[in-house]
Amino acid sequence: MVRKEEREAKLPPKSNFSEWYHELLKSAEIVDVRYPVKGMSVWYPFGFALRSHVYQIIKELLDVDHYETQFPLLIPETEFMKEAEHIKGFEDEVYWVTHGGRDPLDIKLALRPTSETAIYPMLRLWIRSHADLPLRIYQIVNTFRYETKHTRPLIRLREITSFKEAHTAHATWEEAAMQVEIAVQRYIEFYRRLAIPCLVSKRPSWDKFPGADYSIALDVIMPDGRTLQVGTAHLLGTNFAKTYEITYEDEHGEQRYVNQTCYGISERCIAALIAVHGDDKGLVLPWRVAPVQVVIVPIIFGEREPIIEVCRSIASTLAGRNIRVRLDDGDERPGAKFYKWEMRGVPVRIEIGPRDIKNNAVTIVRRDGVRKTLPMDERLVDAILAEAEELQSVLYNRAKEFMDSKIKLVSSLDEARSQVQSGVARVPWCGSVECGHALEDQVGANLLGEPRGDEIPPMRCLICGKESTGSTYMARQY
RNA sequence: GGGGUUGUAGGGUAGCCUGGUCCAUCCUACAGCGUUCGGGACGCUGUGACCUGAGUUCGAAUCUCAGCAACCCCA
Repeated sequence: MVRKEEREAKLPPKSNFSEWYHELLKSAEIVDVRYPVKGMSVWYPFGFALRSHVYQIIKELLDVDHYETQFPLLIPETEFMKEAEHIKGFEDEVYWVTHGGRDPLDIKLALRPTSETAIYPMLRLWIRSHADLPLRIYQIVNTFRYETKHTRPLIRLREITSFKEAHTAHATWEEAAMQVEIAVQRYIEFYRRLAIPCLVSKRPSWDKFPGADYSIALDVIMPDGRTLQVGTAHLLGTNFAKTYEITYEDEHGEQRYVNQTCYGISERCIAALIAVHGDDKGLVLPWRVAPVQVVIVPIIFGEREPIIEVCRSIASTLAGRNIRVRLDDGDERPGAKFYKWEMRGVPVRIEIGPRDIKNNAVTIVRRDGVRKTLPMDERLVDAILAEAEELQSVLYNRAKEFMDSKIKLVSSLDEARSQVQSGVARVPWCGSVECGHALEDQVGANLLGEPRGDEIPPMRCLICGKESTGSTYMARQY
């Protein structure tokens, strides 16, 4: 009896989020954390396939008006050290290459912690006239940061393996600001396709990107109520343009500085995907990004071949419609296969046994638990695609409901302190830097920033007591 | 940044103090064969390890030093 319970408790319950997360990364074969360098882990092939499908969405969203490109990993110290504020933000986290073979380098090379200082010297050469603007490029690369805090797979890494960073240049500050807005909308859409709702807020001035005028961030509320920053968009204005002398000649023949933006998403989006949708049985993946979208499990009684034959035929029909289908004809028992593919988040399972063949039907089970019998004929593929779509909205609605339940408008410091223990507090705030710092100190959580769009009724700032319609999200952050 | 604990097969443990008796052991691991198969099957036969490096020693999983890594606590 004990043995059976142990077997079923392979994954800790999701309510124990930290252990659940780590165990799931291994059991579902996302990343292997055993690589012997702190803060660096290995993508399993299954995890990498998931990564590829997710990043394909970002690419589609950006390729409309961005060009993909690739810049070098190494940045000469002389370029890296040009922008004072930017350096201050990153210098404690930079890995340096100091030698070539046995010879010390004359000029040290930084492993990019982000690529502004690699890209902008080149933009100076690329941009000559107003006809070159706007310029929008992005790259998906690894970046390195010598994190001193506790590292966490996919969340806080020393090598970020999948940093999608976009960089744009515009004629005016207003155009650049508009681009930031467009970027935020694209990111919201990206997460919507992953069935993940986000909080969007303007980061407080002391938490903006080093060298930016302002930063907009997207946060996801994790199962334990802490938030994960999963995307940022920064308005750089002319700060970097002045440092790197990126100018264009306008219609009147005058040289002007470009106005820039940059915005990024990392593999934290995979962490969010796992954390938001996963359950006690493992991953739950939206159809669009699932490495295996349909698994077929044959139920064999007596003769094997006739059943396998039907399975093969259905598999090839599905594959013919570009569905990522896997026929699991291994010799494990069906139950073991069910658990295995549920762990990997497969959205739709098809079971085919003698009973189904006799009824000319198949049994399907959706990853959210819905079980149906579908006719085994030419309508099958469309019926499955319809289930996939329904699963998508079930996932989004479930996630949205959870997120909303974790946010609460508070009217006292005590209430804020207690709310951030398990969720996000929306806190009345006059907007001043002093009151902001005081809030962080007294509540014991960080300011995410002003929620965009909707205002609260006038309330008193919890620190200075001034009446204001301003507010901020506060949360404990990953 | 400071302190502590730990590192044994795919995973979990014992052994370490007191060096040799060690072919250690369990499993949800792996391989082969057979019987099975509508929610984690069973039998049999096998496989596989002492974190890395240096030192002490006739002899090191065990002792010493260094490195790397993990976990915990404090700032």
